[in-house]
Amino acid sequence: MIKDRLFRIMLENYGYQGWWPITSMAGEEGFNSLGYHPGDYTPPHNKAERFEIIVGALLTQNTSWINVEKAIEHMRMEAIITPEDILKTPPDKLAFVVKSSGYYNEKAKKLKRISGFFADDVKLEKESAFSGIVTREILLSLWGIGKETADSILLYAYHYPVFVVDTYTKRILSRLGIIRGSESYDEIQMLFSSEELNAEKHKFCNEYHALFVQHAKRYCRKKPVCSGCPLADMCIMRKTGKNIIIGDYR
DNA sequence: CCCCAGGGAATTC
DNA sequence: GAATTCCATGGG
Repeated sequence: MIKDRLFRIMLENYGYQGWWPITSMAGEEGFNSLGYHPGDYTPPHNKAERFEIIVGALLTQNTSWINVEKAIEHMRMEAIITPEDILKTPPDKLAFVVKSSGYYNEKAKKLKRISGFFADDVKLEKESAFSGIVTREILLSLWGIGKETADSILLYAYHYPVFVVDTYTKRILSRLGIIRGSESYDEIQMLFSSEELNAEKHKFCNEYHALFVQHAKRYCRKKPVCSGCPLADMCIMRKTGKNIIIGDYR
Protein backbone atom coordinates (compact mmCIF):
# COMPACT_ATOMS: atom_id res chain seq x y z
CA MET A 1 0.00 0.00 0.00
CA ILE A 2 1.28 3.42 -1.00
CA LYS A 3 0.12 4.98 2.24
CA ASP A 4 2.14 2.52 4.32
CA ARG A 5 5.26 3.08 2.23
CA LEU A 6 4.83 6.83 2.47
CA PHE A 7 4.47 6.59 6.24
CA ARG A 8 7.54 4.38 6.61
CA ILE A 9 9.78 6.66 4.56
CA MET A 10 8.77 9.78 6.47
CA LEU A 11 9.15 8.01 9.82
CA GLU A 12 12.62 6.78 8.87
CA ASN A 13 13.67 10.28 7.88
CA TYR A 14 11.99 12.41 10.52
CA GLY A 15 11.40 10.08 13.46
CA TYR A 16 8.47 10.18 15.85
CA GLN A 17 7.12 13.72 16.18
CA GLY A 18 5.55 13.57 19.63
CA TRP A 19 2.30 15.35 18.88
CA TRP A 20 0.20 17.09 20.11
CA PRO A 21 2.57 19.51 21.90
CA ILE A 22 1.26 20.53 25.31
CA THR A 23 3.05 23.71 26.28
CA SER A 24 2.00 23.51 29.93
CA MET A 25 3.94 20.23 30.15
CA ALA A 26 7.13 21.61 28.59
CA GLY A 27 10.15 20.39 30.51
CA GLU A 28 8.17 17.87 32.53
CA GLU A 29 9.07 14.19 32.52
CA GLY A 30 8.28 12.66 29.14
CA PHE A 31 8.02 16.04 27.41
CA ASN A 32 10.71 18.17 25.79
CA SER A 33 11.24 21.90 26.22
CA LEU A 34 8.52 22.69 23.67
CA GLY A 35 5.90 20.35 25.10
CA TYR A 36 6.31 17.56 22.56
CA HIS A 37 6.67 13.99 23.81
CA PRO A 38 9.08 12.33 21.36
CA GLY A 39 9.01 8.58 20.98
CA ASP A 40 6.46 6.00 20.00
CA TYR A 41 4.22 7.00 22.83
CA THR A 42 0.92 8.79 23.11
CA PRO A 43 0.26 9.96 26.66
CA PRO A 44 -3.20 9.80 28.19
CA HIS A 45 -4.72 13.19 28.76
CA ASN A 46 -6.28 14.67 31.85
CA LYS A 47 -8.97 17.30 31.56
CA ALA A 48 -6.57 20.26 31.58
CA GLU A 49 -4.27 18.85 28.92
CA ARG A 50 -7.21 17.89 26.76
CA PHE A 51 -8.59 21.41 26.89
CA GLU A 52 -5.22 22.92 26.04
CA ILE A 53 -5.14 20.74 22.93
CA ILE A 54 -8.60 21.98 22.01
CA VAL A 55 -7.54 25.61 22.51
CA GLY A 56 -4.42 25.04 20.42
CA ALA A 57 -6.42 23.39 17.64
CA LEU A 58 -8.62 26.47 17.45
CA LEU A 59 -5.86 29.05 17.64
CA THR A 60 -3.67 27.39 15.02
CA GLN A 61 -6.26 27.77 12.27
CA ASN A 62 -4.31 29.16 9.31
CA THR A 63 -1.66 30.31 11.78
CA SER A 64 1.91 29.28 12.58
CA TRP A 65 2.35 27.30 15.78
CA ILE A 66 4.94 29.70 17.19
CA ASN A 67 2.32 32.45 17.28
CA VAL A 68 -0.12 30.07 18.95
CA GLU A 69 2.47 29.21 21.62
CA LYS A 70 2.83 32.88 22.47
CA ALA A 71 -0.94 33.20 22.80
CA ILE A 72 -1.24 30.13 25.04
CA GLU A 73 1.65 31.39 27.14
CA HIS A 74 -0.06 34.75 27.48
CA MET A 75 -3.27 33.00 28.53
CA ARG A 76 -1.34 31.19 31.24
CA MET A 77 0.25 34.44 32.42
CA GLU A 78 -3.22 35.93 32.78
CA ALA A 79 -4.52 32.77 34.47
CA ILE A 80 -7.00 32.20 31.68
CA ILE A 81 -6.78 28.43 31.47
CA THR A 82 -10.07 26.66 31.99
CA PRO A 83 -13.35 27.00 30.08
CA GLU A 84 -14.70 28.82 33.13
CA ASP A 85 -11.78 31.28 33.03
CA ILE A 86 -12.43 31.99 29.38
CA LEU A 87 -16.14 32.50 29.89
CA LYS A 88 -15.65 35.10 32.60
CA THR A 89 -13.00 37.05 30.65
CA PRO A 90 -14.35 40.11 28.81
CA PRO A 91 -14.32 39.61 25.02
CA ASP A 92 -11.96 42.53 24.44
CA LYS A 93 -9.46 41.28 26.99
CA LEU A 94 -9.59 37.73 25.65
CA ALA A 95 -8.96 39.04 22.15
CA PHE A 96 -5.97 41.01 23.42
CA VAL A 97 -4.56 37.98 25.24
CA VAL A 98 -4.66 35.77 22.12
CA LYS A 99 -3.60 38.63 19.83
CA SER A 100 -0.41 36.95 18.62
CA SER A 101 -2.35 34.08 17.07
CA GLY A 102 -3.97 36.40 14.54
CA TYR A 103 -7.68 36.78 13.71
CA TYR A 104 -7.88 37.56 17.40
CA ASN A 105 -11.45 38.85 17.46
CA GLU A 106 -12.78 35.77 15.72
CA LYS A 107 -10.64 33.42 17.77
CA ALA A 108 -11.74 35.02 21.03
CA LYS A 109 -15.31 34.39 19.97
CA LYS A 110 -14.50 30.81 19.03
CA LEU A 111 -12.87 30.23 22.42
CA LYS A 112 -15.99 31.53 24.11
CA ARG A 113 -18.18 29.23 22.08
CA ILE A 114 -16.23 26.07 22.76
CA SER A 115 -15.73 26.99 26.40
CA GLY A 116 -19.47 27.29 26.79
CA PHE A 117 -19.70 23.76 25.54
CA PHE A 118 -16.92 22.29 27.64
CA ALA A 119 -17.51 24.10 30.90
CA ASP A 120 -18.83 21.78 33.57
CA ASP A 121 -21.27 24.20 35.07
CA VAL A 122 -22.65 25.67 31.88
CA LYS A 123 -25.58 24.20 30.10
CA LEU A 124 -26.20 25.18 26.53
CA GLU A 125 -29.09 23.76 24.61
CA LYS A 126 -26.89 20.85 23.70
CA GLU A 127 -25.60 18.35 26.20
CA SER A 128 -22.36 19.04 28.00
CA ALA A 129 -19.33 17.48 26.37
CA PHE A 130 -18.22 16.01 29.65
CA SER A 131 -21.54 14.43 30.46
CA GLY A 132 -21.74 12.64 27.16
CA ILE A 133 -19.71 11.56 24.19
CA VAL A 134 -17.95 14.04 21.93
CA THR A 135 -18.70 13.34 18.31
CA ARG A 136 -17.61 14.91 15.06
CA GLU A 137 -21.18 16.04 14.48
CA ILE A 138 -21.34 17.84 17.81
CA LEU A 139 -18.00 19.57 17.26
CA LEU A 140 -18.99 20.65 13.75
CA SER A 141 -22.16 22.19 15.13
CA LEU A 142 -20.08 24.67 17.14
CA TRP A 143 -19.34 27.99 15.45
CA GLY A 144 -15.67 28.19 14.51
CA ILE A 145 -15.04 24.48 14.23
CA GLY A 146 -14.76 22.96 10.77
CA LYS A 147 -13.75 19.50 9.64
CA GLU A 148 -10.03 19.80 10.21
CA THR A 149 -10.32 21.35 13.64
CA ALA A 150 -12.97 18.81 14.66
CA ASP A 151 -10.84 15.90 13.49
CA SER A 152 -7.74 17.33 15.18
CA ILE A 153 -9.64 17.52 18.45
CA LEU A 154 -11.04 14.00 18.08
CA LEU A 155 -7.61 12.57 17.27
CA TYR A 156 -5.26 14.51 19.50
CA ALA A 157 -7.45 15.30 22.49
CA TYR A 158 -9.54 12.12 22.55
CA HIS A 159 -7.34 9.58 20.74
CA TYR A 160 -10.03 8.67 18.24
CA PRO A 161 -8.61 6.96 15.11
CA VAL A 162 -9.35 9.88 12.76
CA PHE A 163 -7.14 10.95 9.86
CA VAL A 164 -6.69 14.74 9.75
CA VAL A 165 -6.57 16.39 6.32
CA ASP A 166 -4.96 19.81 6.20
CA THR A 167 -3.38 22.10 3.61
CA TYR A 168 -0.08 20.27 3.92
CA THR A 169 -1.74 16.91 3.35
CA LYS A 170 -3.40 18.12 0.15
CA ARG A 171 -0.25 19.80 -1.08
CA ILE A 172 1.96 16.75 -0.52
CA LEU A 173 -0.51 14.23 -1.92
CA SER A 174 -1.19 16.30 -5.02
CA ARG A 175 2.50 16.77 -5.73
CA LEU A 176 3.07 13.05 -5.26
CA GLY A 177 0.30 12.43 -7.77
CA ILE A 178 -1.84 10.51 -5.29
CA ILE A 179 -4.68 13.01 -5.62
CA ARG A 180 -5.54 15.47 -8.37
CA GLY A 181 -6.10 18.32 -5.96
CA SER A 182 -9.79 18.82 -6.52
CA GLU A 183 -10.97 16.11 -4.13
CA SER A 184 -13.07 16.97 -1.12
CA TYR A 185 -11.92 16.74 2.48
CA ASP A 186 -13.90 13.55 3.05
CA GLU A 187 -12.63 11.92 -0.13
CA ILE A 188 -9.01 12.48 0.85
CA GLN A 189 -9.69 11.29 4.39
CA MET A 190 -11.17 8.07 3.02
CA LEU A 191 -7.90 7.28 1.23
CA PHE A 192 -6.20 6.94 4.59
CA SER A 193 -8.97 5.22 6.48
CA SER A 194 -9.04 1.49 7.04
CA GLU A 195 -11.82 -0.74 8.25
CA GLU A 196 -9.60 -2.83 10.48
CA LEU A 197 -10.27 -2.45 14.16
CA ASN A 198 -7.04 -1.73 15.90
CA ALA A 199 -6.51 -0.25 19.32
CA GLU A 200 -3.28 1.34 18.08
CA LYS A 201 -4.83 2.93 15.01
CA HIS A 202 -5.05 6.36 16.56
CA LYS A 203 -1.28 6.34 16.95
CA PHE A 204 -0.92 5.76 13.22
CA CYS A 205 -3.22 8.71 12.45
CA ASN A 206 -1.46 10.84 15.04
CA GLU A 207 2.00 10.21 13.67
CA TYR A 208 0.99 10.36 10.02
CA HIS A 209 -0.43 13.87 10.27
CA ALA A 210 2.53 15.07 12.32
CA LEU A 211 4.94 13.62 9.75
CA PHE A 212 3.08 15.35 6.93
CA VAL A 213 3.49 18.66 8.73
CA GLN A 214 7.18 18.03 9.29
CA HIS A 215 7.72 17.05 5.64
CA ALA A 216 5.82 20.09 4.38
CA LYS A 217 7.85 22.41 6.59
CA ARG A 218 11.19 20.89 5.67
CA TYR A 219 10.84 20.13 1.94
CA CYS A 220 7.35 20.35 0.52
CA ARG A 221 6.87 24.06 1.14
CA LYS A 222 4.66 26.19 -1.02
CA LYS A 223 7.88 26.96 -2.85
CA PRO A 224 9.25 23.40 -2.78
CA VAL A 225 12.78 22.50 -1.70
CA CYS A 226 13.28 19.27 -3.64
CA SER A 227 17.02 18.86 -3.07
CA GLY A 228 17.43 16.06 -0.54
CA CYS A 229 13.71 15.29 -0.36
CA PRO A 230 13.23 11.70 0.82
CA LEU A 231 10.10 11.36 -1.33
CA ALA A 232 11.65 12.74 -4.51
CA ASP A 233 11.79 9.40 -6.34
CA MET A 234 8.05 8.86 -5.92
CA CYS A 235 7.05 12.46 -6.65
CA ILE A 236 5.23 13.37 -9.85
CA MET A 237 6.08 17.04 -9.53
CA ARG A 238 9.77 16.18 -9.15
CA LYS A 239 9.73 13.86 -12.17
CA THR A 240 7.88 16.20 -14.50
CA GLY A 241 9.44 19.37 -13.15
CA LYS A 242 6.01 20.86 -12.98
CA ASN A 243 3.81 21.72 -10.07
CA ILE A 244 0.66 19.80 -10.90
CA ILE A 245 -1.40 21.33 -8.17
CA ILE A 246 -4.82 22.29 -9.41
CA GLY A 247 -6.19 23.94 -6.31
CA ASP A 248 -4.41 26.65 -4.39
CA TYR A 249 -2.90 24.35 -1.81
CA ARG A 250 -0.71 26.66 0.11
C1' DC B 1 8.71 45.36 0.34
C1' DC B 2 6.71 40.65 -0.29
C1' DC B 3 5.02 35.95 1.10
C1' DC B 4 3.56 32.63 4.34
C1' DA B 5 1.42 30.06 8.33
C1' DG B 6 -1.07 22.98 11.32
C1' DG B 7 -9.03 27.18 8.57
C1' DG B 8 -13.64 28.65 8.81
C1' DA B 9 -17.75 31.46 8.06
C1' DA B 10 -20.48 34.42 5.24
C1' DT B 11 -21.85 35.71 0.82
C1' DT B 12 -22.87 35.00 -3.85
C1' DC B 13 -23.83 32.48 -7.89
C1' DG C 1 -21.61 22.61 -4.58
C1' DA C 2 -17.78 25.92 -6.12
C1' DA C 3 -15.57 30.45 -5.96
C1' DT C 4 -14.64 34.84 -3.27
C1' DT C 5 -13.72 37.56 0.53
C1' DC C 6 -12.76 38.50 5.17
C1' DC C 7 -10.35 37.68 9.37
C1' DA C 8 -4.62 39.52 11.25
C1' DT C 9 -0.24 38.70 13.77
C1' DG C 10 4.71 37.80 13.49
C1' DG C 11 8.66 35.71 11.15
C1' DG C 12 11.50 35.08 7.02
